[in-house]
Amino acid sequence: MNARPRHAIVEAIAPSQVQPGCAACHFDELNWCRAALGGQCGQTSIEPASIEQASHIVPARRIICRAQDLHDAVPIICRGWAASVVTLSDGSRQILSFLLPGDLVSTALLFESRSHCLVEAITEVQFRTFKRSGLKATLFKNPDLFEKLAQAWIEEKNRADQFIIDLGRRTADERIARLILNLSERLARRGMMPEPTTSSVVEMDFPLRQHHIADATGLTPVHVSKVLSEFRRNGLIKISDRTLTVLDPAGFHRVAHTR
Amino acid sequence: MNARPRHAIVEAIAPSQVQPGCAACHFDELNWCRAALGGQCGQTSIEPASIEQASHIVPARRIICRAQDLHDAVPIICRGWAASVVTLSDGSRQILSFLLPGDLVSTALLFESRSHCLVEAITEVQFRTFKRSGLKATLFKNPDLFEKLAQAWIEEKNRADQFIIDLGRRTADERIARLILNLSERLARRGMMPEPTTSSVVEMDFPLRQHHIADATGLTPVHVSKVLSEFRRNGLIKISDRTLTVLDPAGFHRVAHTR
DNA sequence: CGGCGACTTGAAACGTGTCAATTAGCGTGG
DNA sequence: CCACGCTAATTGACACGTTTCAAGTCGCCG
Repeated sequence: MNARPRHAIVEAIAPSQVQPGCAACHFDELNWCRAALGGQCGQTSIEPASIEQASHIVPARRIICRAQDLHDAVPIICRGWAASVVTLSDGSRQILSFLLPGDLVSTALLFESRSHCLVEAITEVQFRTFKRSGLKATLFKNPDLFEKLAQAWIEEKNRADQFIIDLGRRTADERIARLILNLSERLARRGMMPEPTTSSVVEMDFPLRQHHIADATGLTPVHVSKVLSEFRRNGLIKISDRTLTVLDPAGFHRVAHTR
Repeated sequence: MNARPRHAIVEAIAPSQVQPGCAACHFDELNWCRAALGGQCGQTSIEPASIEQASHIVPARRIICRAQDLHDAVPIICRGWAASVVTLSDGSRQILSFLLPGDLVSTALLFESRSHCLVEAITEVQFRTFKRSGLKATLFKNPDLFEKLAQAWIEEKNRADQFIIDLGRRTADERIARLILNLSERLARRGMMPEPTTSSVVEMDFPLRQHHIADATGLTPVHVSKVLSEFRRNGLIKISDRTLTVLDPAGFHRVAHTR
């Protein structure tokens, strides 16, 4: 029961179907996804079947993983955008992080089975799940892999810390500008930014609704709209058709970093 | 050069000098501190000298570890309160977390040598440092220890996430009340709350200045003062002589959680 | 066509920040 | 012993940023 059939798979994914995000996927670096996809495993041989559990595709707005649920599977985003969300008793929501292709939903899930927050698809999302037990075993056999996981964990924590600073000490304009720039940097690192069109103008996929921005920045959707309008009026950015263009990168960075 | 003299020690600490925080110290659980202190090492034998590097005592307000500095030592708080602080270019500060006895300054320091933020003593602080290399080696030899480290890491991340929610979605009153309650819970878990005096009234050491509260909650010291005055006026709390008393726990929790 | 969700815009309300004046506490040095 | 300067905290008046409420547009889909 170790060699052949991978059945729990919801939608079959051909081994050759590597997503754009895979290029920068931590787990691709770790040879896990690639191994699970049937590619060569590098020096360390890992049996894919013992680790990969399933691959899923969910439509936008669907829940990927519920808060408080117990899972013995660890999900990794392969395609699309998602968000970790907490809902307060009064109905207001806070997005803790946006998940892009290549992201582990939460590194904490490697060591505990209970998710602390809801994970929600923003676009259509494809993700794979891996068996925690198999993943952990592999980790302990490979200090190199482990070291890379630690880096991912540290990065997750750094993003959280930056987020705290943004929410605690920055104005609405700064928060929104920084959110956009952070996302664009993360996309760029994954090789997911469209080719630069004209000099210095940055263009990116931007599937977020304004209420997502509001939930992430601790603002109201109304105010987000006003700030974005102001950005547009000042020729800093342009949004149309789920694509965001930074027309004046220098000026936009000034808004974002400023203070 | 491995066996005998531990010299880098700034102030000698007798092996028997176990601090109150040690009871709940993650590293005591892990048998490290206790091992380094000369106690028995449990089932897993660890050579203290290869791990402990030094013990230090610094006065209030002194810097324990600077941002961007490189260290091959990992500091753990043994006594007193400290804070991880980030200073922005405009001079405003954000406290990312308060460090209590038993806390690793940052679990990230186990895997990277660069600290991302300043760590500052609030009271007089005693801390020990341990060699990263030795600590990591020990970790890998002991899955049990490792599992506990993972728990500490997860808790650190959960606190950060809660912090994000507080800053993003809660009012000044809620933030301040929650900060106080969080600290009291953390102290209680360490057995560091003074004995309950009268029924239901909670009393705790509270060395924070109002500017610490302001830096942690993303508010101004002036506003913190107003909120605390209001709490006092409503008979919720009392602060005097670096001691905080929650006079009306039920009411105070209502203020904190409410919404 | 009607309905719905996403977004926009304006006016008013509210919470928090800023500025300024004042008090209390504390260690230092005359 | 008191005067001094320093930091921490308090309080009030006012300014500003953000929220709330409300009305309205636009595009999309049944």
